[in-house]
Amino acid sequence: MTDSGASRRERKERTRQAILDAALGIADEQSLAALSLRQVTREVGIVPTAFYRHFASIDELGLALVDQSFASLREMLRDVRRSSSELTGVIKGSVDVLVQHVHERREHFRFVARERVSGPPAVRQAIRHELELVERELATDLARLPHADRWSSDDLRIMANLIVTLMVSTAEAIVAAPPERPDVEREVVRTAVAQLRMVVVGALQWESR
Amino acid sequence: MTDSGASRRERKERTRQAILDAALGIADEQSLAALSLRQVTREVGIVPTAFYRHFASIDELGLALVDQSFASLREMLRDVRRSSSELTGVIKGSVDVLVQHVHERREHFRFVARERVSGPPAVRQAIRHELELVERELATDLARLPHADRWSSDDLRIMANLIVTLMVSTAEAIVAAPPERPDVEREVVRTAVAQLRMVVVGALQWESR
DNA sequence: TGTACATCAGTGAACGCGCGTTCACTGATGTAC
DNA sequence: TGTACATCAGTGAACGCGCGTTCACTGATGTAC
Repeated sequence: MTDSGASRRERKERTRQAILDAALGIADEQSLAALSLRQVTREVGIVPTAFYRHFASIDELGLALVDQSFASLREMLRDVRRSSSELTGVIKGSVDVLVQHVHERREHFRFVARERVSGPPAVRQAIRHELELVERELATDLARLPHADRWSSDDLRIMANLIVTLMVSTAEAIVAAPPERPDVEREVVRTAVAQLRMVVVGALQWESR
Repeated sequence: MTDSGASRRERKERTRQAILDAALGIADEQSLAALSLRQVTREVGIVPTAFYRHFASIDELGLALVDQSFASLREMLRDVRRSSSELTGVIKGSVDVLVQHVHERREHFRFVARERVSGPPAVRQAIRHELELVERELATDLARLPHADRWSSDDLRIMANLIVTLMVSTAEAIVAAPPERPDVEREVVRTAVAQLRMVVVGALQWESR
């Protein structure tokens, strides 16, 4: 051990985080289901059996990754809220914040995008739950908008769901775009902004139906 | 062999299809990446090595599954087009056709939904390509609508992409809903219909911007 | 401050298992004459 | 129609490999006195 000077607790926590980072890096190229304990420990530089000092199973590791990934996502949402209080266009601003966060935490977003549909049931459920929370928060935000009285709470839920679906799909597209093709990404962003505008136009017109 | 009477060719084709069916059934519960050749051949009732008489690798099997799954999807799109020429609401009609097909070919839709984001690169790319084709076809359909002259070809592309995204997301939600909860599915359908209406309202208003 | 003991993160050997792939084979079906 | 040979879908033994998990262990860190 070269990191002498740290307490036993600190070292353990550091190893735990190294395991999480390694798993995230490996899951970037293959799914969590195909992730092996030995692969992870090899990457970290510990013996396979040491894994059990930190997690009871790969599934438990997966849930911890969901937690960390959604910490990123919630951080992003805070930024979106902050940006939308400024004067710049709310839609463009929100998408820009999304893009920026996807870049900064690319691995987290890739992980969530993938495991959302293909992960172990417990992981899938955890992600679905987190997205529902986001959706409900967004519905609350929408209810505070100037013309919100034209929308029923059901309308709000439906709009929030639509916007979250669009954002998830946009994040997926960014994450799937090859890094050497910034033009593809720019196109994805342009499309997302136009689509959100279209949805907003539809929502504002909604009462007249 | 009990299926005597068939030609060697016919028997081989039957085995090939049995392999595809078995793989699809297994991939319903776990991802293609985690699918083992031995698992599949065990299910079919042949010896592992016989697999190579039909496919060079699991990846090749995956691509064949994509082909068959998209045959289902294209069949669905034909039905959507047919239904929309009738007088019933185009939107409700299209969503109903989607739901019906997802039920009839549940395994195909589950497969596509999962492998779209988590499959082997070749499979992911094949699915992305197919979805792009669907998108382009939809854009062409939209261009034939009564008031289409208010939309640029870029607008059409963006709308088609938005609608396909929504439909994919809806199919994912239906496929993820537990079969014993028809109420969840009904809610998904109701939401999808409302969202599509909202999008259409936005699109029709689009020119005024 | 010094000592004796407890804790526990990480070690290393060992296990049984399912995997993909090789290879030489078998015997029913197909084909040429 | 009958015969002799070719084809080839499926067989079965064997291989080396990476896997998760068990177990008794080590030795540095922490704690009680």
